[in-house]
Amino acid sequence: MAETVTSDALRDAGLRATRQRTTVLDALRGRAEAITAQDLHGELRAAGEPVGLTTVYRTLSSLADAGLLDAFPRDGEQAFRLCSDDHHHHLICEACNRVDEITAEEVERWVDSVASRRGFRVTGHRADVFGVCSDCGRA
Amino acid sequence: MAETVTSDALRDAGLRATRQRTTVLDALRGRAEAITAQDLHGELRAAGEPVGLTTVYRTLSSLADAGLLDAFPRDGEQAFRLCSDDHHHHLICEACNRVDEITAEEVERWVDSVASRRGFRVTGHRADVFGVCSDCGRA
DNA sequence: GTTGTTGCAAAGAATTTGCAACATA
DNA sequence: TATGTTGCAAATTCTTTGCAACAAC
Repeated sequence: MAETVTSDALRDAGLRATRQRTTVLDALRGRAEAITAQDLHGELRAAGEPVGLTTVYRTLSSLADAGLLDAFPRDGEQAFRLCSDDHHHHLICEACNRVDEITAEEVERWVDSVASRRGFRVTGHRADVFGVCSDCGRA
Repeated sequence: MAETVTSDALRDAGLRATRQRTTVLDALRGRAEAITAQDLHGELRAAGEPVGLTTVYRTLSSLADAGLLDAFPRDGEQAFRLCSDDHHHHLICEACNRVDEITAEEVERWVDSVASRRGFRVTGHRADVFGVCSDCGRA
């Protein structure tokens, strides 16, 4: 398969490939943990890749709208993480904020059956598991 | 079964039964929709039951801590709703904010199996379905 | 009477918006 | 060059805190 080029991913999302957006998206690549706009801004600044806080907010929001990121409410903040295209669920480590994606046929079946039983038209669902990942639990 | 008296419920939660807290908890009873602190404050004020906004925030927070309320992130806000004692999931109507509780053995089993397969120590999980309830869909 | 509670005003914190300078296509 | 983007400062919005008056037990 072809390497996913950051600038192409941005253009696919209908966004111009600016230095700032490329920086943000690259910073998200290969990261297992979800991160907030504030934290990411701090990291970029520390790494000498200055991007305005406003731009970080706007970029994360655009990428999430485009379906490239999942958003996780954490305290009063939104944390973001790159995600796959298809529907999935999450295993969220509360110690390191690592997020693993999982697919779950049984959950999809459950959603369908509950909804049809109740005359509920489903627009979405979320099934996330919180806890401590094996790495953190080992400590 | 005994009627649940509001003041008793408050005392069970370790809170003094003040007029304000009784008012808030009573306003939550029999309500199918989740409501935010701001909205509830406005409603109480309109109903001539003045309770300070700060107190509404504090009361909702205490009740949620005591396990009497479920919290739902909605846009940038927290919405609350009375909930049952035992573990459950939700069917959330995005049109009227109504929340129905559902139990789901299959979800519990799924959580256990995923966690054990991955060496993940579970502290909690959440499985909510979003959509439009039968009442709203009929409109 | 003690101790927890209220509510105002002020502080805090996350996020959004206006707008002029600027970069991308 | 035309249009989208940036980033600062300022504004918004939700939520929390300090503190003196007050109410529950």
